[in-house]
Amino acid sequence: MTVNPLEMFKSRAIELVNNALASLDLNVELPLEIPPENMGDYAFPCFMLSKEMKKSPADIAKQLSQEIPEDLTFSRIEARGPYINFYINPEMLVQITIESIMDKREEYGMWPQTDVKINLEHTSANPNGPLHVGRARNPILGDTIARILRKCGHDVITEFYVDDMGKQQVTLTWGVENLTREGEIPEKMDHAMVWYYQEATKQMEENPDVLEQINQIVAKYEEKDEEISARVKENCKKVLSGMTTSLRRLDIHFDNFAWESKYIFNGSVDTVVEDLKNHEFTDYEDSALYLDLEKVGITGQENKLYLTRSDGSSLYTTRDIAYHLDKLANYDLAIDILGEDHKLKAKVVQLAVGLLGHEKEKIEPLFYSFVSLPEGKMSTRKGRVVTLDDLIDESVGRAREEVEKRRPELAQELRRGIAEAVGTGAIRYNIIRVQAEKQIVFKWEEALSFEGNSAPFVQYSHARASSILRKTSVMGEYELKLIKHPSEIQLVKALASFPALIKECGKNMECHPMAGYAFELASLFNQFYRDCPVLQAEEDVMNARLALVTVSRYVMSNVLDTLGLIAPEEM
RNA sequence: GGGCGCGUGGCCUAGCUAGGAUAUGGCGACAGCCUCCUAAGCUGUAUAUCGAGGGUUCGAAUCCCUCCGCGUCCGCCA
Repeated sequence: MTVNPLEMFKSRAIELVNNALASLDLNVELPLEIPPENMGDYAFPCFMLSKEMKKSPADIAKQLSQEIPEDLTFSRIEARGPYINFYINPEMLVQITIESIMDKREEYGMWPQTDVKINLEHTSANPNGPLHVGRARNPILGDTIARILRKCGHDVITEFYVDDMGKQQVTLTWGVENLTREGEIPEKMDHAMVWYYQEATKQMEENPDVLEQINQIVAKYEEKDEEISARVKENCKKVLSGMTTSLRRLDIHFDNFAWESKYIFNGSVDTVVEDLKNHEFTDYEDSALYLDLEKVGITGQENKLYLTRSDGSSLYTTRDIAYHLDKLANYDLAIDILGEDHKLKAKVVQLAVGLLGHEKEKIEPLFYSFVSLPEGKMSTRKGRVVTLDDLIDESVGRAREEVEKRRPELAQELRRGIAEAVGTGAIRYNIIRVQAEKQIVFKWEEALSFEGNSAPFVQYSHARASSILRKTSVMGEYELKLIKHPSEIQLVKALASFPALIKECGKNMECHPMAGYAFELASLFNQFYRDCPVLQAEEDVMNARLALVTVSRYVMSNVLDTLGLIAPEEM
C-alpha cells in the first residue's frame, strides 16, 4: 500500500507527457503544474517548446495532446490554450485514497522510519521569569516542527538549552538568597521567582555594593565553583518548572535539558578555545581571544567576535560552540529554533564549528520574527508584556464562555475539557498559521478569535465527523463507486494530499502550510457536510459516506495532532 | 554605515525556493441560510496600481538592480 496516494497519478502524468514528447523527438524539463480550479489536477505548459517548434504554445498543446493515449488514470486529458490539462480519474483516486487511509488509520501521513537522528533545540529562554507571548512563538514553532519531522520518519529529540551561566541567573540567585518577599507570593514558581530577579536587578543598578557582590559570585562561578553552580541551578530549576508547566498545557514537552554550565565544567569550552587559538582567523587583543569576522566574510561596524575575556574566561558564544560540537557528536542534524536577533550569532557558531573541522551544514537554524504589542515591543522591564499564562487563561476562559452558551446540556467536565482544547488550540494555531519570518503584532481580538481560519474551526469539523460516527452503530460493506458528488471528490483530493504535505513541510522546515491545509480540509469537510447527508441517505450511499467520514476523521485527527491540537469528539 | 528578514483589499494572510491560465483565504462590512447528521457552520456581494521605480522574459507578486518603509543584528552581555 502506497504512502502517498497522489504519487501514482503524478508520475503517470509525467510519463505520459514524456512519451508524447519522445514521439515528437522533443526533450525538455517537465515543469508539471497544479492548475487553478476547474482546470484539472495537473497541467503541462507548452510555452518553452514554442521557440523550438516555431508554433504557438496553443498549437503545440493541441498537437502534443493528440500524442497522448487514453489512460485509465485520468478521466480527461485535454489541451486548453497553451496547456495540457490532466484530470485525475476520480473513481480511482477515491478507491486508492480511502483504502490507503483505512489501512493506515492514525498512521496515515507518516513516512517510513529513517535513520536520521535529529536534535531539535527550542525555547531555551533564560530561566528568570515566566514566558511571555513573544517568547511563546519559539516553543510552538519548535514543537510543531518536531511533530512534522517525526511524521517524516525521523528520530527527533527536543531539547531546552538552559542558560545557567549568565549574570542574569546569578542576579536571580542573589535575590533569592538576600531578599525577602512581602505579601502574597504566586504559587506558580516562575511567577514567584521573577520578583527576586527584578528586585535584585533594581538594587544592583542602584547600589554598587550589590553589584560588587554579584560580580564576585560571577567571577567565582566562572572559575568552576561547583557549590555556586548548584545554588544557581536550583533556582533555574524552580523557574523552569513553572515554564514547563505552562508549556505542558500547550502539549509541549522536552526530551532533554542541556545545561550551559556543563560545557564549562567538563572542559569542552577550554578545548574549543585551545583548538581555535592557533587558527589563522583568530587573534588576541589584550589577551582576549577573538575571531576576525572580516576574514570569514562577515562585515559590520565591529569585526571582532570575542571568544574569551582578557582574563581567559569564556563567553556565551564560546559555550554555544562547545554545545553544538556536542550535538554534532550525537546527532545527524541539529536544528535550532531562534529569534531573528540570533541570526549573526548562529552564523558565527556555524562558522566556528566549520573552522574546527566539523560539518557545519548539520546545524540548521530556523529563525522567527518577534511578537510585539500594538504599543511596541514587549518588555518585562517596562511592564509591557502579556505572559503566556495570562493568554492561556484568557483564551480558555473565553472558550469556556462559548461552550457554556452553545452546549449547556453537556456535562460540566466535558465542557471544561472542550474549553481547554479550544482555548489552548487557538493559541497554537494563531502563532503557527503565519510564516515564521513575519512579524506578529499581538492583538487580543485576533488571538481569541474562534471563527474562520482558527483552531476551533478545524476542531469543529472533527467534532462533526465524530458526531456522525457516534450515531451509527454499524457500518456495513461499502461501495466506493458511490462516492462521486463534487464535494466528496474535492474532499478526497484534500485527504490524498496530506502525506505529500507532511514531507514538504519537513523538507522546508515550515509549519504554516500545515495550518493552511488543516483549514482547507476542514472547510471541504464542511461543504461535504452541507451537500451530502450521511445518516439520511439510502443505505448503500450511507455506508459509502460513512467510510468517507471515517477516513476524513482520521486525517483531521492526524492533522490536528501534527499541529499539537486536541481533536475533540464534541464541541 | 553594513548584514539579514519583512512590505499583497480597511485589518490579517497564501502564493515567492523551481516565473505561466481569472492573485489564496480569513476578519470586519453588506445580503441571505437552522421543520434537515452540532450555525464555533454554509452561500452570495463589495473592496488589491502585489511598497515605488527600472531591468530580464513570449510572460514577473515570484528573478535582477536602485530607492523607500518596518523589524533585527553589528558588546571582553546573555
